[in-house]
Amino acid sequence: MSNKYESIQLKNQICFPLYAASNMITRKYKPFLDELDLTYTQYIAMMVLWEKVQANEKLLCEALCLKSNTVTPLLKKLQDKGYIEKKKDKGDERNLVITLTKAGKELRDKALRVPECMAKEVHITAEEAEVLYRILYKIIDDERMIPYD
Amino acid sequence: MSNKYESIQLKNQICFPLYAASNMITRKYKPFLDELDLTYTQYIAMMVLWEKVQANEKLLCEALCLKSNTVTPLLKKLQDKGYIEKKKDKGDERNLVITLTKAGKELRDKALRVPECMAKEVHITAEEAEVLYRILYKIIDDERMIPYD
DNA sequence: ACATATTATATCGCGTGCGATATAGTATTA
DNA sequence: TAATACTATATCGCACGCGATATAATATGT
Repeated sequence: MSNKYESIQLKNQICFPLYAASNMITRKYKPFLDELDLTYTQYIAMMVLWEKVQANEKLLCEALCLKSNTVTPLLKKLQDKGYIEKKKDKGDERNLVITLTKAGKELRDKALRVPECMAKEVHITAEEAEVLYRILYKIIDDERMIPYD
Repeated sequence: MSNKYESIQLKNQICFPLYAASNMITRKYKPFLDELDLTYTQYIAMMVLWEKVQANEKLLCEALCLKSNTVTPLLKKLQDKGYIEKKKDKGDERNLVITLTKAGKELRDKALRVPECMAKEVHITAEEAEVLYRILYKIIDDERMIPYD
């Protein structure tokens, strides 16, 4: 049974279920997020903005573990939808001060529905969710604060 | 401390670490997969083909939890790179029989290096990997064999 | 047999995600 | 203060990943 190629069998990868589950969850969000006129990535960006009230692009990149080449067009779309505004920081003109519009702030209450709906879609126990959460953050945090390079 | 909006704080989502960790892992694979001239998605597709030897597009879609609109162009790229060949099935002309070329078969041995390199990149214990694996597959399998609709 | 349904694959348009690179503004340092 | 380094944001091109839809081949039902 044991063979040379076991290590590159799909069923022996940890990366694949991570990838597949992530795709699946994003797909499940879609119908609920459609009602807010948000994509999944736009939704998690709005989460950060709802909490911070004011932010810049760098903060968003770090919070979402994304690069500027993903976040720049994302912010453009949120602006086009009328949820955010971008201004240059008076103190440091490189900085992009991002603020929520009235519509952007109002969206927060509508969004409260989303986690309720999603809870019914993903069938894992509270304990499993906690364990999952802890291990995933171990992977993320390990990478986030890379000291070398 | 407890507020109305806790449920839509980024730190309280299970979807986000899943999404971020998946992105990160894919990013970590890149330098190793570059040596095989494969992207991450092409890599997991090749894993299936190395095992099955012969397959069709539908089988790949199911194995990778992807839709034909992702897999069709993927296969075109693998064909352009000379790793696979596509022919119509004589018995059922709708079927696309996918076979590995010589180069595609040879790539398998080069790929053995990849999991070794990746093991050094992701710092979780064997137990954590096992738990993660089990929970993620619970999410995936729950979705895969959806009976209604 | 023939209209209808089903199946496998393909196409279209959009929004990511990324590495690489460019640009503009600020800080540093000689 | 003038060259240099650094920082925040933006641009480019490529490869997904998706819902919606199209097309061609096979299966089904009357």
